Amino acid sequence: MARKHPADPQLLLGNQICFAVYSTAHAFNRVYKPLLDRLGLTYPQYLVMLVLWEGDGLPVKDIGERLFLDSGTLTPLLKRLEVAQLVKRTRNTEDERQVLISLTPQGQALQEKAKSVPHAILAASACSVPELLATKNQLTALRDRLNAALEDSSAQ
Amino acid sequence: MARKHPADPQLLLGNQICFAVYSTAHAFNRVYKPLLDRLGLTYPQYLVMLVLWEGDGLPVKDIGERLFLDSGTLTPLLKRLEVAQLVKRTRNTEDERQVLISLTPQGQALQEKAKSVPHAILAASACSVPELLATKNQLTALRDRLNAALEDSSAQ
DNA sequence: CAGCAATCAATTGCGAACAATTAAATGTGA
DNA sequence: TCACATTTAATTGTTCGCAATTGATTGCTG
Repeated sequence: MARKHPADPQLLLGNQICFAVYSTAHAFNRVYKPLLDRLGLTYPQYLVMLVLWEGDGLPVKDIGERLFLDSGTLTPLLKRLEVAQLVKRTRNTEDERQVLISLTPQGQALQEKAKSVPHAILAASACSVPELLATKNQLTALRDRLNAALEDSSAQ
Repeated sequence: MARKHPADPQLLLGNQICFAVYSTAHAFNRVYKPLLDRLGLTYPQYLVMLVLWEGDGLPVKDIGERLFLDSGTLTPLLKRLEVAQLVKRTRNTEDERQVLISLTPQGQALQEKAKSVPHAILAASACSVPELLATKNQLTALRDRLNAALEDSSAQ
């Protein structure tokens, strides 16, 4: 069976930067899972909590801009956080279109339990801080260029 | 409202590198989308096709190992590719537990149309090939260490 | 060879992720 | 002011991604 097909090097899985990013994201997710299970959070929920721990009372849109997510993702996610009593969702009285997200006391308290997470991630990555820093900077630069390319193509 | 909470910058790197990977993966996905729409594929489906174009007639498990995905993800995805007449799914007569995935003529023909995709991605990334290569290698090394850490922790 | 463990795919249930649409509130220009 | 565009969330429908379970096949061990 197992037919071979002529290989265009650019179409080889191992040569694709995107697959490296994609598979690394999943690997991170799997490392985070047991850590976040103890907090009762998924990874995207954890990201939202990180944003709120930096300063809450934000409209959904602001959270979305920070995380590159839209309301179709955030609305149900935030409702789950509300059910878990970690956040409150209230209409902005000055602009009834906005829903402001703020932390409950439980949501604030969870920050303490979350403090051990980044260290555990660093340990699992088994990588020096400068090296990780370099990779992080390359990736954010790449992401910003990709998003810029999207802006351009959707502009007209 | 908008309370500020103090944060340790060094410790946050674990969070930051992961978010960089996570958000870059989504940015890539959004860039791929219009390109893959023309092929009638989603990004994960495209990955499966990349594997099969390198050599088909593989059991589901082998595809999963290449892509770090399990049958819960692959089974429905492969059924959609079958409905789209890009692949065939047949039980292995020598081991009836396995389902072998092979390309249909249409599936093979699609490789030709896919050849323009990597170049478009390269353009959107607005990045030199050696630079991308370096980032890719760092990421795959990081991914492999993360997966190794998972192996260790699940071993006992 | 009989019983039992291991392997493999499929299934179920839940939580993202996003496109496309809807609905309400706000802002703007004639 | 009134019509109309813009902004903001929510909703709907499709596809991933994974944990946990199921069912069938195979392999192994006594």
